[in-house]
Amino acid sequence: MTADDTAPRRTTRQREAVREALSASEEFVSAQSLHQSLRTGGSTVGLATVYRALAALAEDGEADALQSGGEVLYRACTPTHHHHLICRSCGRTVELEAAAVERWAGRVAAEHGFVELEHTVDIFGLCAECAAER
Amino acid sequence: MTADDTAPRRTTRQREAVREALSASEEFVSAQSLHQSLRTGGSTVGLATVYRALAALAEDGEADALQSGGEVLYRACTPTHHHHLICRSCGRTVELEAAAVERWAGRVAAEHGFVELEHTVDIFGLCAECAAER
DNA sequence: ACCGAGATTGACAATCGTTCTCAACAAGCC
DNA sequence: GGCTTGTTGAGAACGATTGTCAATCTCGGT
Ligand SMILES: [Zn+2]
Ligand SMILES: [Zn+2]
Ligand SMILES: [Zn+2]
Ligand SMILES: [Zn+2]
Repeated sequence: MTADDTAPRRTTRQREAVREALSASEEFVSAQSLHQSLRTGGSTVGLATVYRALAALAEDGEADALQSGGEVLYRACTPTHHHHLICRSCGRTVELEAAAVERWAGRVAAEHGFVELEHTVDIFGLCAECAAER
Repeated sequence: MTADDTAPRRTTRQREAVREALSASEEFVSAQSLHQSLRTGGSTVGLATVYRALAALAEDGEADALQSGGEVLYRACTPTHHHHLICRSCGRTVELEAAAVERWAGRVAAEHGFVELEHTVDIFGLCAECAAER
């Protein structure tokens, strides 16, 4: 039992290109826009491949994913668990750590007998700069 | 200025049907599934109308919306601000209030100069019952 | 360096949830 | 009862994502 889910992951030009393009962006980006960047940047990568690469990165914990406005956004993030404060105008992102919130989530879930927890904690707003431009 | 955004909202059979169907469900439901329930329940309501009605309810604060797995889910909720603890298997939902978390969100956002805040805080897991069935 | 098994790619079709269009309809008001 | 105007619904349109599958490429073994 305990199925051997080891996914033999090969290193390809495309995956590296996606990994780099993602790391190059400080903000959260969609698969579509990342694909565009790659294309205009000269790199030829299929859209489907970008989707697959991003999904793989997220699965391997090399990227964080969150859905906003109907689409999924990805970002190269610190490997440790954290949350985000995101500017909904320019995309600027701040990684947040809040042990207190983690504890709260675990405690309240336990109180109700829930297990196999997972949670989403994200704050959206306008950063100082974007707020000024108005 | 300060545009008069008063949206004259009429009372129609369809909207009432959606409101009722939503209230009848203790869990979060998608527009599609709610439409199905209504249909099989004899009520004839167009799918587009269900989408519109749910969006209106959410806008009026009569329902909470959250996106999970690519689709938007709705639930008739307490009118006061709160968050959710959701069983990802049976959908059972517990409303949570956490002033501490609210404060944390406001404080950390302010520290970074963010304004016009909004946040999502949801905990997913398996409720005691669903966890037992395994 | 050469092979071969099997993972990966990419152009395109197919899905899926959601929104748009617009003519027929109905709620609220005189 | 009429009128004004928000509302409805069937179907088309849309945008994001996933599936298809033959051609291609990676990598461990030789
Ligand atoms: Zn900004
Ligand atoms: Zn956390
Ligand atoms: Zn459950
Ligand atoms: Zn809150």
